[in-house]
Amino acid sequence: MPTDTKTALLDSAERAARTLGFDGFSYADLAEDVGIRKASIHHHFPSKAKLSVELMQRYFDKFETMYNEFQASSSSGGVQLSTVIDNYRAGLDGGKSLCLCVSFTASRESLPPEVSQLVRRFRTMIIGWLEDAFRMGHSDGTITHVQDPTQEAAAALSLFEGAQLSARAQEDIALFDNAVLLLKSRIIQN
Amino acid sequence: MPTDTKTALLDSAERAARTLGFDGFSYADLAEDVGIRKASIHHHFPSKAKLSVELMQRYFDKFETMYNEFQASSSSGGVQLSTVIDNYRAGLDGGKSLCLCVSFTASRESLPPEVSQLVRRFRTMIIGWLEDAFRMGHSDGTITHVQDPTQEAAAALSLFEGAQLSARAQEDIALFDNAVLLLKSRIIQN
DNA sequence: CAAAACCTACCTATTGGAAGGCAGTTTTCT
DNA sequence: AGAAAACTGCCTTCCAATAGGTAGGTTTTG
Repeated sequence: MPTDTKTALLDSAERAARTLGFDGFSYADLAEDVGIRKASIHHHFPSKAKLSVELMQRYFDKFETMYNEFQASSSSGGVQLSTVIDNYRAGLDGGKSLCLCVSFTASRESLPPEVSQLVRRFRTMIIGWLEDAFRMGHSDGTITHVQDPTQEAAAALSLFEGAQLSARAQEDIALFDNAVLLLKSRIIQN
Repeated sequence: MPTDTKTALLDSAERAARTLGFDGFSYADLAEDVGIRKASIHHHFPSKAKLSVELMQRYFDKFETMYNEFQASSSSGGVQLSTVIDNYRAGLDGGKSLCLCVSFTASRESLPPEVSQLVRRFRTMIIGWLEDAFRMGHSDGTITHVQDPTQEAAAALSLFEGAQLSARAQEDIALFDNAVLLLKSRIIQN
């Protein structure tokens, strides 16, 4: 199938939200990008608020599936943590784009409460995975100096999101790498 | 003096930028907040772009002065680091507000290049201080497990900014505390 | 007095959105 | 099977509200 319009709109909106912020793009931008009339977008998404909800929902589902599949493969804690880091890194697009979760946290006040709730659920989910990774890494010896996995997980998520901002501030992915270097050095490669 | 209008406008704009994002407030908002007509703002700031520059410049200057004075007092590395953390924490306003640097990084595309440059200089400045703090803390023994101060500084700044986002996502300052707990536990209190 | 500060009155472009039409497909009823 | 009804996807047209900004006049103040 030749990419249905609704998906194309979601893709375009996600790109826009992650590079320009939720307040930084308009229906007109999406319309031009997708090649449809502005008013036609309302057929798929009656309001920008609804669009934001579907956007965040899709994002949540995507990562939930992805990580679930990955976690089922049950590799070492170190590999799990590495994968999360690489994932955040890949989402950066060289410092041009932010994680949707970060972008929506910044634009919180312009978004419906449903989105904020989804963002919270998203963060809780990621922290859960990180916690598992640290716990596993502690017992299988693939992550060094693990004290409290819960604390480590909270710190790690903040580190990743902050590292994204660092990279974006200078549009240089090296700054992301720099920020996560210390954490990465605690992962034992085998 | 009864707070001059220009300062009142800058204050209002800073508050708005940090809570709503740069694209999330308008001259109309500022006008109502300060008690002035919308068009009168242009007398002080000919354009929103110019306003953003002055805003970031003032922010930069304020922190430069603050940290310079503080650094001159030359306390231990641990105290210096603690102070930076407390500073970021205080700027959070319980999770409602972001650091202007974070907010402007997110809204990068809507801002003039001068602002992006100031943001970069701001970040470089903070990293410099953190580096000094880690270096000092390493030699005076008030921060444990310091490996490479440069790497530590980059990671710490990302951690602080990410921790702010965490707190904002849930409007709960406890999430900031949680994220920086591990780092804080490395500071030796005396 | 002159400059600074602020005003009213506009302006243009853009914002998200409403209303209704229309071709093509699918479903339902007889 | 064939007509009628309903739905889908997109369109054009229109709209009120808001965006940032300009022009020029009036008030305030050093």
